[in-house]
Amino acid sequence: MIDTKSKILDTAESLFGKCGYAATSLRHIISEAGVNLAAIHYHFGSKQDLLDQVILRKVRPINKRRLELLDQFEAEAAPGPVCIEKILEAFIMPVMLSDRSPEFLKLMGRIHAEGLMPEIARRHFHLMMERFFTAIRQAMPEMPQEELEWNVHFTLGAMAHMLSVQPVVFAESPSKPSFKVAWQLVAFASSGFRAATDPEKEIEVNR
Amino acid sequence: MIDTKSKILDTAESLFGKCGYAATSLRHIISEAGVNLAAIHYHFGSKQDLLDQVILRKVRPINKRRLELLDQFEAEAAPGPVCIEKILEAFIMPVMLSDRSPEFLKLMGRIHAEGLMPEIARRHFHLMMERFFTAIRQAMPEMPQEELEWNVHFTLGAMAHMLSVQPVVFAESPSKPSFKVAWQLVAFASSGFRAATDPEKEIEVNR
DNA sequence: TGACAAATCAATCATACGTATGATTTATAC
DNA sequence: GTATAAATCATACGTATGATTGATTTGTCA
Repeated sequence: MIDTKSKILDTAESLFGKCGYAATSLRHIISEAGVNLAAIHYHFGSKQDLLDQVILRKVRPINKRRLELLDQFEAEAAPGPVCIEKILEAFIMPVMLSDRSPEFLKLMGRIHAEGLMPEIARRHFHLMMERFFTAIRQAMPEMPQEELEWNVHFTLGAMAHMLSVQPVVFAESPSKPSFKVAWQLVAFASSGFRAATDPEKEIEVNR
Repeated sequence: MIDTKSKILDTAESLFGKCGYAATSLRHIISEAGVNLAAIHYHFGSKQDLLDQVILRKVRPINKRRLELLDQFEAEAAPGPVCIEKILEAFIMPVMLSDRSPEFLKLMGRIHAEGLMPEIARRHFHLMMERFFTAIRQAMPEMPQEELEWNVHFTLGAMAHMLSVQPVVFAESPSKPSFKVAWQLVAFASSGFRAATDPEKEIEVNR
């Protein structure tokens, strides 16, 4: 029998991913996990702290792998900068390994989507973001800072959405996110980063 | 003095966008709008119906404009298919006009993100999605269906995230979404659609 | 075995939620 | 000006929420 703490973490991960953070109650969690309500506050402290632990448990090894890959790619590319494809590969692909738990992938997408990620990221893995941001800046030194930041946002959004997609969205729905899909995203976003933006395109669309 | 119904719609739009649907209470709305609690159920019927109305009020003209543009581009391109750049332009750019209300842009992003959009879309603008999906399929006839669907997801995710970005995400944050940024997204996603995916890239990343 | 800490438990706290009701006010039409 | 409908109001319903308490069980080491 697994210990209570793990059961809470597993169930919270699943429900936060399925329903979102705000829409998931502690009672929903404990009834599914078969534990006592007070156990959550005993082992964690608050709903917010529980969320932090749920995320950190899985994200820490992911970020570790991300930085390892970035280190490796930087070493291989030295003294030049790493190309954007490799940077995005190092950022995106490690998310998919997370011990084959699709529950967690959904959660990652949700948290991004609910706007809770910036806060958690700032508290817990600000350094990693900075490293990747710097790498991207070096990979695309000619791109204006603002344009670059927006491309990062586009990529984060695409990734979050990939992770949180429900099985049925359109009539014929795509499969669950997989390594193949993640590679497709790497290609998609890399190509997006390399897209030339037309500075003349400031025209209105209305009327 | 604006009528109660509009005040509710405006405030709900703003708060749903800022805090998300689940995290926004009706009391939060009425206190900000300065109206009575019962007014919501009188003019709408439920929180869910309020959300539907908030969305439909703004999305209907957007979808109208989307279809107009797609019609126009299809006429111009006839008898050939419309290129992916034009299709995405027709889909993305009309979102930005919504009478210059950044509140609503955030809401659109949120709703996508909270996973409420598929349900609303299925109920209210399924046709429009079908038309664009068909157009995309014709623009990229050689692309496998599944790959194509995922690219659509990537684009929706990038758009949703663009719309819902908070002013402060990184240390130096990008500006609010604008026409310029939307054009950048059109370029980003178009380029992504055209990216060649390497079918050999099925290799693992772990260990 | 006995002492002490770690963990679990049922029960309850105050508050907030979406919804509903019935009275009251305001506007519209005759 | 009175009747009828539309709109707003204060109030309350029943339930759910996150959090806390103090008693009780379980495990650990002397």
